Amino acid sequence: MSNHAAVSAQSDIRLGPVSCLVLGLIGLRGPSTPYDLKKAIGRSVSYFWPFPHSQLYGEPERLEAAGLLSCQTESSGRRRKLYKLTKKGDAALKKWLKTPPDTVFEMRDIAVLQLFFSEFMSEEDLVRLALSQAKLYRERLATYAEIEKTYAGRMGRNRRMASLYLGIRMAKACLEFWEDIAARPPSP
Amino acid sequence: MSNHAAVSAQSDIRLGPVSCLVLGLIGLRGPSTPYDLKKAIGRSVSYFWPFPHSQLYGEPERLEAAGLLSCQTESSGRRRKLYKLTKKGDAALKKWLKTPPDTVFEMRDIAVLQLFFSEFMSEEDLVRLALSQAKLYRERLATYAEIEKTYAGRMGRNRRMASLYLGIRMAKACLEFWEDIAARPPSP
DNA sequence: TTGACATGGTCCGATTCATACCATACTAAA
DNA sequence: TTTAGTATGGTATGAATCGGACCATGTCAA
Repeated sequence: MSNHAAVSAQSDIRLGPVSCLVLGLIGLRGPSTPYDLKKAIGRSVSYFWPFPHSQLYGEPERLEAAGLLSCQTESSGRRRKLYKLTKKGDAALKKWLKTPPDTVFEMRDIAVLQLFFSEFMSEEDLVRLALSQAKLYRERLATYAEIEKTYAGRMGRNRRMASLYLGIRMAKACLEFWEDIAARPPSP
Repeated sequence: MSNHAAVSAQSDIRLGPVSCLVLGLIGLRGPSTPYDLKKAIGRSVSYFWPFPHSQLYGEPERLEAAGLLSCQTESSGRRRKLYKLTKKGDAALKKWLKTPPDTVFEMRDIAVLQLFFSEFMSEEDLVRLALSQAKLYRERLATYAEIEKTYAGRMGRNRRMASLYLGIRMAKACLEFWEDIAARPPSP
């Protein structure tokens, strides 16, 4: 990704999407520990911006160093750090949100990559691929359905849920796509 | 991405998606220079597996070191390297193609990320975002249409084109999505 | 003959990745 | 009351990827 919409704080730190994601999440949830974020992310944001949890520990530190988050270490019980937005962090988040990106979605899909090279594949293997993908999408749609139930009806009319809604539409499109391939495998 | 479908050559080199992509492309096109690949990629593969061209120079080298590609340097005129698949490379490619990935598509979308955090945004800014995204998708669909024209009708029935077809469907879904948001902005 | 443009390639610091591992608390059976 | 299992919380790190700036060579037109 080119660096669309990268916003720089006064202190010159570079704010990538991951930084903004952390900022935004803390903004939505209020003061949070990295582990809180890790849990919160699992079935929401990570569907349209995947990244490993280890970044949830390093990134806030950077942000704190830049004065966008403040951190208070809890001494009782397990050691853990509670981060909250500073004025500056709040401003940076809002500034970022005011800058529409000049890019569209990016997708990475190994199965589609294989399809692209499927001239080297037997029809049988191609069908196997399509079937296995279809199965995975059915599973994913099932977990989406779970989530959807929780928000019955408000999906799509609520801003935060709208994001997930797009994910569902995409997954549906993919499911249809692979089912079609499985049913009528295109010739090489 | 977890390392689904990473295939390891006899020589123990790790083959990520990018490696397989290079292998596959050379398989499809025959002997190629990095620059050939760069050009070839522009309007096809990079839509479902984006990466910077600089990798097209480093990756083949790794692959050559592992014996999957052979390289012959052209001496006349501009210096350039012509890579071709070795037996071993061909086998690795086919092996990879026989292993369906256990993951589905991944999407990264900054605009959707912003939408997710749009509780901190005015309705006006949200509409601006939606409009700007819709415009970008219209442009992308236009370039897809160009490509589609070249393959009139065979789109979707030909394996390689099927991959692109999915990209188009996704882009259409996104366009509708953002147009809908622009027309009826959801409440926070 | 020069200088603009397309072609072809390299480099490198900064991010981001996957993943394995460490550590602390809680709980419930032995 | 040990202990062993499980969930919680966190760290470390080498490798892969990223974006882009920049270099170099050829070609063609004025």
